[in-house]
Amino acid sequence: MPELPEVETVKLGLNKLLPGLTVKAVTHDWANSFPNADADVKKFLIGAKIKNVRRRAKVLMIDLSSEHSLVIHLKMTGQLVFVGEPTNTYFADRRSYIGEEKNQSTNYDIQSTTEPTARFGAGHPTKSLIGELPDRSTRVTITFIDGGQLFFNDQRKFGWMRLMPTNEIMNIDFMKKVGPEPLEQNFLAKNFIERLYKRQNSNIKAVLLDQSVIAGVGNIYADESLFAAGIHPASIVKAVPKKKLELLYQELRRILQLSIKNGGTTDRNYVDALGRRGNYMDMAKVFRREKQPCLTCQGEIIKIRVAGRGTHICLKCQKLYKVRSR
DNA sequence: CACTTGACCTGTCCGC
DNA sequence: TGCGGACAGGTCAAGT
Repeated sequence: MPELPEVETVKLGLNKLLPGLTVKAVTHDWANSFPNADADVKKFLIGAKIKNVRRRAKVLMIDLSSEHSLVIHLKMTGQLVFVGEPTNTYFADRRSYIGEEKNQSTNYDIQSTTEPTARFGAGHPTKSLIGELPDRSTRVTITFIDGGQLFFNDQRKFGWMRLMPTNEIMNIDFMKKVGPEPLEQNFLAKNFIERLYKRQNSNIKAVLLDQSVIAGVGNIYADESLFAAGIHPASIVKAVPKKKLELLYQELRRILQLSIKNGGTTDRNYVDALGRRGNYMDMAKVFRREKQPCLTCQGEIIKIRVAGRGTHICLKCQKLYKVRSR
Protein backbone atom coordinates (compact mmCIF):
# COMPACT_ATOMS: atom_id res chain seq x y z
CA MET A 1 0.00 0.00 0.00
CA PRO A 2 1.60 3.23 -1.00
CA GLU A 3 2.52 5.17 2.13
CA LEU A 4 5.09 7.91 2.55
CA PRO A 5 8.19 5.91 1.49
CA GLU A 6 6.45 4.36 -1.51
CA VAL A 7 5.02 7.66 -2.77
CA GLU A 8 8.40 9.30 -2.17
CA THR A 9 10.11 6.56 -4.22
CA VAL A 10 7.68 7.09 -7.09
CA LYS A 11 8.28 10.83 -6.88
CA LEU A 12 12.08 10.44 -7.02
CA GLY A 13 11.75 8.17 -10.06
CA LEU A 14 9.27 10.35 -11.92
CA ASN A 15 11.42 13.39 -11.30
CA LYS A 16 14.22 11.72 -13.23
CA LEU A 17 11.90 10.70 -16.06
CA LEU A 18 9.24 13.32 -16.69
CA PRO A 19 10.50 16.92 -16.46
CA GLY A 20 10.81 18.45 -19.92
CA LEU A 21 8.41 16.04 -21.61
CA THR A 22 5.39 17.43 -23.44
CA VAL A 23 1.99 15.76 -23.28
CA LYS A 24 0.65 14.56 -26.60
CA ALA A 25 -2.44 12.53 -25.74
CA VAL A 26 -4.43 11.29 -22.76
CA THR A 27 -6.87 8.41 -22.51
CA HIS A 28 -8.87 7.35 -19.48
CA ASP A 29 -11.37 4.54 -19.25
CA TRP A 30 -12.69 4.82 -15.70
CA ALA A 31 -14.47 8.07 -14.89
CA ASN A 32 -13.87 7.95 -11.13
CA SER A 33 -10.12 7.62 -11.65
CA PHE A 34 -10.06 10.99 -13.39
CA PRO A 35 -13.33 12.81 -12.71
CA ASN A 36 -14.44 15.76 -14.86
CA ALA A 37 -11.38 15.37 -16.99
CA ASP A 38 -12.49 16.03 -20.55
CA ALA A 39 -12.69 19.79 -20.85
CA ASP A 40 -9.66 20.57 -18.71
CA VAL A 41 -7.46 17.92 -20.27
CA LYS A 42 -7.70 19.64 -23.64
CA LYS A 43 -7.08 23.07 -22.19
CA PHE A 44 -4.41 22.42 -19.60
CA LEU A 45 -2.83 19.00 -20.12
CA ILE A 46 -2.49 18.36 -23.86
CA GLY A 47 0.50 20.33 -25.10
CA ALA A 48 1.70 21.19 -21.58
CA LYS A 49 5.29 20.53 -20.56
CA ILE A 50 6.08 18.82 -17.29
CA LYS A 51 8.01 20.98 -14.85
CA ASN A 52 8.55 18.80 -11.80
CA VAL A 53 7.01 16.27 -9.44
CA ARG A 54 6.31 16.88 -5.76
CA ARG A 55 4.89 14.96 -2.82
CA ARG A 56 2.89 15.98 0.24
CA ALA A 57 1.75 13.22 2.60
CA LYS A 58 0.69 10.40 0.26
CA VAL A 59 -0.30 12.77 -2.54
CA LEU A 60 1.75 13.32 -5.71
CA MET A 61 1.69 16.54 -7.70
CA ILE A 62 2.97 16.82 -11.26
CA ASP A 63 3.40 20.51 -12.07
CA LEU A 64 2.79 21.60 -15.66
CA SER A 65 3.76 24.59 -17.77
CA SER A 66 0.04 25.46 -18.00
CA GLU A 67 0.12 26.57 -14.35
CA HIS A 68 -1.98 23.52 -13.61
CA SER A 69 -0.95 20.30 -11.86
CA LEU A 70 -1.96 16.70 -11.97
CA VAL A 71 -2.76 15.78 -8.38
CA ILE A 72 -2.67 12.04 -7.77
CA HIS A 73 -3.55 9.73 -4.91
CA LEU A 74 -2.58 6.07 -5.37
CA LYS A 75 -4.72 4.90 -2.42
CA MET A 76 -4.42 1.11 -2.09
CA THR A 77 -3.38 -0.31 -5.41
CA GLY A 78 -2.42 2.65 -7.59
CA GLN A 79 0.73 2.57 -9.72
CA LEU A 80 2.42 5.20 -11.87
CA VAL A 81 4.70 3.49 -14.34
CA PHE A 82 6.74 5.08 -17.11
CA VAL A 83 7.47 2.98 -20.19
CA GLY A 84 9.68 3.81 -23.13
CA GLU A 85 12.71 5.92 -23.86
CA PRO A 86 12.10 9.52 -24.81
CA THR A 87 13.96 10.56 -27.97
CA ASN A 88 14.42 14.07 -26.67
CA THR A 89 18.16 13.87 -26.08
CA TYR A 90 18.50 17.24 -24.50
CA PHE A 91 17.56 15.50 -21.30
CA ALA A 92 20.56 13.20 -21.31
CA ASP A 93 20.21 12.60 -17.60
CA ARG A 94 16.94 10.89 -18.09
CA ARG A 95 18.33 8.51 -20.68
CA SER A 96 21.24 7.54 -18.48
CA TYR A 97 18.87 7.00 -15.55
CA ILE A 98 16.83 4.53 -17.54
CA GLY A 99 19.94 2.69 -18.73
CA GLU A 100 21.51 2.67 -15.31
CA GLU A 101 18.36 1.41 -13.66
CA LYS A 102 18.01 -1.40 -16.14
CA ASN A 103 21.44 -2.67 -15.13
CA GLN A 104 20.68 -2.26 -11.46
CA SER A 105 17.66 -4.51 -11.70
CA THR A 106 20.08 -7.42 -11.59
CA ASN A 107 20.91 -6.50 -8.02
CA TYR A 108 17.27 -6.52 -7.07
CA ASP A 109 16.98 -10.03 -8.45
CA ILE A 110 19.93 -11.34 -6.48
CA GLN A 111 18.62 -9.87 -3.25
CA SER A 112 15.11 -11.10 -3.64
CA THR A 113 15.97 -14.63 -4.69
CA THR A 114 18.03 -15.41 -1.57
CA GLU A 115 16.43 -14.97 1.84
CA PRO A 116 13.14 -13.43 0.71
CA THR A 117 12.20 -16.37 -1.49
CA ALA A 118 11.83 -18.46 1.61
CA ARG A 119 9.67 -15.75 3.11
CA PHE A 120 7.33 -15.40 0.18
CA GLY A 121 7.40 -18.95 -1.09
CA ALA A 122 8.44 -20.32 -4.45
CA GLY A 123 7.07 -18.57 -7.45
CA HIS A 124 6.96 -15.17 -5.83
CA PRO A 125 7.80 -12.63 -8.50
CA THR A 126 11.36 -11.41 -8.18
CA LYS A 127 11.49 -8.87 -10.97
CA SER A 128 9.03 -6.31 -12.22
CA LEU A 129 5.47 -6.96 -11.23
CA ILE A 130 4.43 -5.28 -14.45
CA GLY A 131 3.93 -6.98 -17.77
CA GLU A 132 2.93 -5.38 -21.01
CA LEU A 133 1.14 -2.05 -20.54
CA PRO A 134 -1.62 -1.02 -20.78
CA ASP A 135 -3.16 -3.96 -18.97
CA ARG A 136 -6.63 -4.43 -17.52
CA SER A 137 -5.88 -2.29 -14.49
CA THR A 138 -4.78 0.72 -16.56
CA ARG A 139 -7.09 3.66 -15.89
CA VAL A 140 -5.22 6.55 -17.49
CA THR A 141 -2.53 6.65 -20.19
CA ILE A 142 -0.50 9.77 -20.90
CA THR A 143 1.56 9.77 -24.10
CA PHE A 144 4.41 12.19 -24.65
CA ILE A 145 5.48 13.91 -27.87
CA ASP A 146 9.09 13.11 -26.98
CA GLY A 147 8.28 9.40 -26.70
CA GLY A 148 7.34 7.27 -23.73
CA GLN A 149 4.09 6.79 -21.88
CA LEU A 150 2.99 7.18 -18.28
CA PHE A 151 0.43 4.62 -17.10
CA PHE A 152 -1.81 5.09 -14.10
CA ASN A 153 -2.86 1.58 -13.08
CA ASP A 154 -5.25 0.90 -10.24
CA GLN A 155 -6.69 -2.53 -9.68
CA ARG A 156 -9.21 -1.51 -7.03
CA LYS A 157 -10.15 1.86 -8.53
CA PHE A 158 -9.79 3.69 -5.20
CA GLY A 159 -7.09 5.99 -6.50
CA TRP A 160 -7.71 9.19 -8.39
CA MET A 161 -6.05 11.82 -10.51
CA ARG A 162 -7.28 15.35 -10.96
CA LEU A 163 -6.20 18.43 -12.83
CA MET A 164 -6.24 21.75 -11.01
CA PRO A 165 -4.51 25.13 -10.89
CA THR A 166 -1.13 24.69 -9.19
CA ASN A 167 -1.74 27.55 -6.77
CA GLU A 168 -5.04 26.06 -5.59
CA ILE A 169 -3.71 22.67 -4.49
CA MET A 170 -3.17 23.78 -0.93
CA ASN A 171 -6.81 24.90 -0.73
CA ILE A 172 -8.25 21.43 -1.03
CA ASP A 173 -9.63 20.11 2.25
CA PHE A 174 -7.06 17.36 2.64
CA MET A 175 -4.11 19.73 2.23
CA LYS A 176 -5.56 22.21 4.69
CA LYS A 177 -5.87 19.70 7.50
CA VAL A 178 -2.94 17.34 6.84
CA GLY A 179 -0.28 17.24 9.56
CA PRO A 180 3.48 17.88 9.27
CA GLU A 181 5.90 15.78 7.24
CA PRO A 182 7.67 13.48 9.72
CA LEU A 183 10.99 13.63 7.85
CA GLU A 184 11.21 17.42 7.72
CA GLN A 185 14.41 18.66 9.36
CA ASN A 186 12.56 20.96 11.70
CA PHE A 187 10.09 18.31 12.84
CA LEU A 188 11.39 17.52 16.31
CA ALA A 189 10.47 14.98 18.98
CA LYS A 190 8.64 17.65 20.96
CA ASN A 191 6.56 18.55 17.89
CA PHE A 192 5.73 14.88 17.41
CA ILE A 193 4.61 14.46 21.02
CA GLU A 194 2.56 17.68 20.89
CA ARG A 195 0.76 16.38 17.80
CA LEU A 196 0.04 12.99 19.38
CA TYR A 197 -1.39 14.72 22.43
CA LYS A 198 -4.10 16.26 20.24
CA ARG A 199 -5.70 12.84 20.54
CA GLN A 200 -4.33 11.69 23.85
CA ASN A 201 -7.33 9.53 24.79
CA SER A 202 -7.14 7.41 21.64
CA ASN A 203 -5.13 4.31 20.99
CA ILE A 204 -1.75 5.16 19.59
CA LYS A 205 -2.08 3.28 16.34
CA ALA A 206 -5.26 5.15 15.37
CA VAL A 207 -3.42 8.41 16.06
CA LEU A 208 -0.38 7.47 13.96
CA LEU A 209 -2.71 6.62 11.08
CA ASP A 210 -4.56 9.94 11.39
CA GLN A 211 -3.23 12.08 8.54
CA SER A 212 -4.18 15.28 10.31
CA VAL A 213 -1.80 14.40 13.15
CA ILE A 214 1.24 13.22 11.13
CA ALA A 215 1.42 13.00 7.33
CA GLY A 216 2.15 9.83 5.42
CA VAL A 217 2.02 7.00 7.97
CA GLY A 218 -0.09 3.98 7.01
CA ASN A 219 -0.57 0.47 8.29
CA ILE A 220 2.90 -0.87 7.50
CA TYR A 221 4.95 1.86 9.17
CA ALA A 222 2.57 2.22 12.10
CA ASP A 223 3.09 -1.46 12.97
CA GLU A 224 6.83 -1.42 12.31
CA SER A 225 7.57 1.74 14.29
CA LEU A 226 5.42 0.66 17.26
CA PHE A 227 7.27 -2.64 17.38
CA ALA A 228 10.64 -0.90 17.20
CA ALA A 229 9.63 1.37 20.08
CA GLY A 230 8.21 -1.49 22.16
CA ILE A 231 4.72 0.00 22.36
CA HIS A 232 1.54 -2.06 22.01
CA PRO A 233 -0.62 -0.42 19.29
CA ALA A 234 -3.71 -0.40 21.52
CA SER A 235 -1.92 1.70 24.16
CA ILE A 236 -3.64 4.95 25.08
CA VAL A 237 -1.46 7.91 24.08
CA LYS A 238 -1.53 9.72 27.42
CA ALA A 239 -0.55 6.54 29.28
CA VAL A 240 2.64 6.04 27.29
CA PRO A 241 5.76 7.45 29.00
CA LYS A 242 7.27 10.46 27.24
CA LYS A 243 10.57 8.61 26.86
CA LYS A 244 8.76 5.92 24.92
CA LEU A 245 7.14 8.52 22.65
CA GLU A 246 10.56 10.01 21.98
CA LEU A 247 11.81 6.58 21.04
CA LEU A 248 8.80 6.15 18.75
CA TYR A 249 9.65 9.42 17.05
CA GLN A 250 13.21 8.27 16.41
CA GLU A 251 12.20 4.81 15.22
CA LEU A 252 9.46 6.11 12.94
CA ARG A 253 11.89 8.47 11.21
CA ARG A 254 14.62 5.85 11.01
CA ILE A 255 12.25 3.29 9.47
CA LEU A 256 10.72 5.71 6.96
CA GLN A 257 14.20 6.71 5.79
CA LEU A 258 15.42 3.13 5.62
CA SER A 259 12.39 2.19 3.56
CA ILE A 260 12.92 5.04 1.09
CA LYS A 261 16.51 3.87 0.70
CA ASN A 262 15.20 0.43 -0.16
CA GLY A 263 12.56 1.55 -2.61
CA GLY A 264 9.60 1.12 -0.26
CA THR A 265 7.56 -1.95 0.62
CA THR A 266 5.97 -4.20 -1.97
CA ASP A 267 3.21 -6.05 -0.21
CA ARG A 268 1.13 -6.92 -3.24
CA ASN A 269 0.78 -4.20 -5.85
CA TYR A 270 3.21 -1.44 -5.16
CA VAL A 271 5.90 -0.74 -7.77
CA ASP A 272 8.12 2.27 -8.46
CA ALA A 273 8.11 4.53 -11.52
CA LEU A 274 9.87 1.86 -13.58
CA GLY A 275 7.62 -0.99 -12.44
CA ARG A 276 10.03 -2.56 -9.94
CA ARG A 277 9.31 -4.00 -6.50
CA GLY A 278 10.46 -2.30 -3.33
CA ASN A 279 12.72 -4.21 -0.93
CA TYR A 280 11.66 -3.01 2.50
CA MET A 281 9.31 -5.96 3.06
CA ASP A 282 12.41 -8.10 3.53
CA MET A 283 13.36 -5.97 6.51
CA ALA A 284 9.97 -5.80 8.16
CA LYS A 285 10.05 -7.14 11.72
CA VAL A 286 6.32 -7.70 12.26
CA PHE A 287 4.27 -6.61 9.25
CA ARG A 288 2.80 -9.69 7.53
CA ARG A 289 4.89 -11.94 9.79
CA GLU A 290 2.03 -13.40 11.83
CA LYS A 291 2.69 -16.93 13.14
CA GLN A 292 6.43 -16.45 12.57
CA PRO A 293 8.99 -16.08 15.36
CA CYS A 294 9.78 -12.62 16.68
CA LEU A 295 13.28 -11.69 15.53
CA THR A 296 14.06 -10.30 18.98
CA CYS A 297 12.59 -12.81 21.47
CA GLN A 298 11.62 -15.82 19.32
CA GLY A 299 8.04 -15.54 20.59
CA GLU A 300 5.25 -15.76 18.05
CA ILE A 301 4.13 -12.70 16.11
CA ILE A 302 0.35 -12.46 16.23
CA LYS A 303 -2.20 -10.55 14.22
CA ILE A 304 -4.95 -8.65 15.98
CA ARG A 305 -7.34 -5.82 15.10
CA VAL A 306 -6.64 -2.29 16.27
CA ALA A 307 -8.26 0.85 14.87
CA GLY A 308 -10.14 -1.35 12.42
CA ARG A 309 -6.92 -2.60 10.82
CA GLY A 310 -4.99 -5.80 10.72
CA THR A 311 -2.23 -5.22 13.27
CA HIS A 312 0.95 -7.23 13.77
CA ILE A 313 2.60 -7.41 17.17
CA CYS A 314 4.88 -9.31 19.51
CA LEU A 315 3.16 -9.46 22.90
CA LYS A 316 6.44 -9.93 24.73
CA CYS A 317 8.29 -7.04 23.10
CA GLN A 318 5.46 -4.51 23.03
CA LYS A 319 4.06 -3.17 26.25
CA LEU A 320 0.40 -2.20 26.62
CA TYR A 321 -0.06 1.15 28.39
CA LYS A 322 -3.58 1.74 29.62
CA VAL A 323 -5.11 4.42 31.77
CA ARG A 324 -5.62 3.23 35.32
CA SER A 325 -9.30 2.92 36.12
CA ARG A 326 -11.13 2.11 39.37
C1' DC B 1 -17.13 16.75 19.40
C1' DA B 2 -14.66 12.36 19.17
C1' DC B 3 -14.65 8.09 17.70
C1' DT B 4 -16.38 4.08 14.85
C1' DT B 5 -18.33 2.09 10.88
C1' DG B 6 -19.58 1.81 6.00
C1' DA B 7 -18.65 2.78 1.25
C1' DC B 8 -15.72 2.87 -2.53
C1' DC B 9 -13.61 -1.53 -5.59
C1' DT B 10 -11.24 -6.00 -7.24
C1' DG B 11 -8.30 -10.01 -6.66
C1' DT B 12 -6.96 -13.67 -3.73
C1' DC B 13 -7.54 -17.09 -0.49
C1' DC B 14 -10.08 -20.24 2.53
C1' DG B 15 -13.64 -23.50 3.74
C1' DC B 16 -17.51 -26.18 2.35
C1' DT C 1 -14.02 -27.87 -9.09
C1' DG C 2 -17.03 -24.14 -7.99
C1' DC C 3 -18.78 -20.72 -5.10
C1' DG C 4 -19.63 -17.57 -1.29
C1' DG C 5 -17.65 -14.89 1.92
C1' DA C 6 -13.83 -12.75 4.38
C1' DC C 7 -10.06 -9.95 3.82
C1' DA C 8 -6.58 -6.52 2.18
C1' DG C 9 -6.46 -0.79 3.92
C1' DG C 10 -6.49 5.09 2.41
C1' DT C 11 -9.80 8.40 2.89
C1' DC C 12 -14.26 10.55 3.16
C1' DA C 13 -18.99 10.55 4.72
C1' DA C 14 -22.36 9.07 7.72
C1' DG C 15 -23.69 7.25 12.06
C1' DT C 16 -23.34 6.70 17.29
